[in-house]
Amino acid sequence: MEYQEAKEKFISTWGSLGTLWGINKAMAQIQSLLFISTKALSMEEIMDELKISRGNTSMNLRQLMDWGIVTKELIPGERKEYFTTEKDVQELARHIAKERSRREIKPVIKILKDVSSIKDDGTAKTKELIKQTKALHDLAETADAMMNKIVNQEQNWITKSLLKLIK
Amino acid sequence: MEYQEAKEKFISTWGSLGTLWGINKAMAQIQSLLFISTKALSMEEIMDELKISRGNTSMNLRQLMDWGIVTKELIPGERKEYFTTEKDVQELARHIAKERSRREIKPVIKILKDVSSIKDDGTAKTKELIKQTKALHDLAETADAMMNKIVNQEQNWITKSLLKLIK
DNA sequence: ATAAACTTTCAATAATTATTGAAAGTTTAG
DNA sequence: CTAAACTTTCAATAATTATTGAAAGTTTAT
Repeated sequence: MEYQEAKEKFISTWGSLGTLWGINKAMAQIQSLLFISTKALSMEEIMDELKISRGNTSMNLRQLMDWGIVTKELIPGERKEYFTTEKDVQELARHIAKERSRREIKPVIKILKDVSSIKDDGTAKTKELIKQTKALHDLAETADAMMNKIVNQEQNWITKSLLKLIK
Repeated sequence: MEYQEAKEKFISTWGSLGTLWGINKAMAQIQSLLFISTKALSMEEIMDELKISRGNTSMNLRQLMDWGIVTKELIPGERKEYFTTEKDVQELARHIAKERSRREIKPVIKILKDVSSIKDDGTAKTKELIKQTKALHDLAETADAMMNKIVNQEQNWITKSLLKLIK
C-alpha cells in the first residue's frame, strides 16, 4: 500500500466512523486530513483534498472549533486562515469525551433522574418504571464519571493502574 | 409528573439517544418499552404503543434479537410471539459493548493497523501518517480492551477497584 | 473610501436513512 | 389438506440530514 492509498483509506475509514464519536462525516474527514497533515491547511486546500464545497468546509470547520479539536492558525503576512487539529491523541480523546459528556450524556442523566423520581403510586408498572430508570441512571452516572476521570487526569498513575487492571 | 408522562419521556429520551450506543430510533424505542414493561409484549402491543407499522416493528425486533438484547418468549397456548428485553442493566451494557466492539471498533483497529504498517519511504508526510495512525491504533486498542475487560468480568473485584479509582 | 481577498450564511437540492403497507411466506388448528 | 392467524419481506414513499453555491458579510491593503 502506497502513501496516497493509505491516506485515502485512513480518511474514509475515520470519516465513516464519525458516528462512533458523535460527529458527521465531513467533520470527521476534515479532522482526519488535518490530523495527518504536516502543516496547517487553508480552506482551499481542504476543499480540494476532500472535494467538498466552500460552504460545507466553512460550517464543519466551525463545528470542529466548537468541539475544541481544531484551531485557527494565523500565518503572518498571509491573508487566508489556516487550520490545525490537536495532534496528541490523548488530548484529542479528552476533548471528545468531555464534549460528548456535556452535550449528550449529562442531559440524559438529568432526565433519567427526573423520570425515576416520580411518585410511587404503588402500581406494579410504576414500580417497574422507577426501578429500571433508576438502574439506568446509576449506570449512566457511573460510566460518565469513570470516563471523565480517566480522560481528564493529568494522569499517569491512573493510566498505570488501569493498565494493570486490564492486563 | 405522572406515570404516562414519565413513561413517554423515558421512551423518547432513550430513543433519541440511540445514536449514542449505535442503534436507530425505532430499535431504541422498542427496547425502552420492553425495558419498563412488567410483562412480555406482542408485536401488536408494541405497534400500538409506539404507533409504528407492523413491518417496522418486525424488522427492528429482529435487529434487537441480533444484538442479543431482546428475546422471543413463547407463551404456551398462545399463537402470537411475545418479546422481552434483558432487564439487568449490567448485562445490557455488556451485550451492547460487545456488539459495538465487534461491529465497529475491531474493524477500524484492523484498518488502522494496516495503514500504520505501510512502508516508510522517508518522506515527512509518510512519517506523519505512520506516526499518527499508530497512535490512534494504540489508543483504540487500549480503549477497546479496557471496555471489554470492564464489561465482561464476572466482576466485583474490578468494579470495586475502579470505583476506588474514580472516587 | 474602495476594491480585492477572503469567510459566512442560508435557501434550495441532493443523498441518505427510516417507515409504511400490502403481498408473500410460515405455522398451527381443525 | 385448507383456512386462519400470524410474521417477514421489500418496493415505494416519507422524513431526515448533508451539501451546494451564490449572495451577503467582513477584513485588510492601498
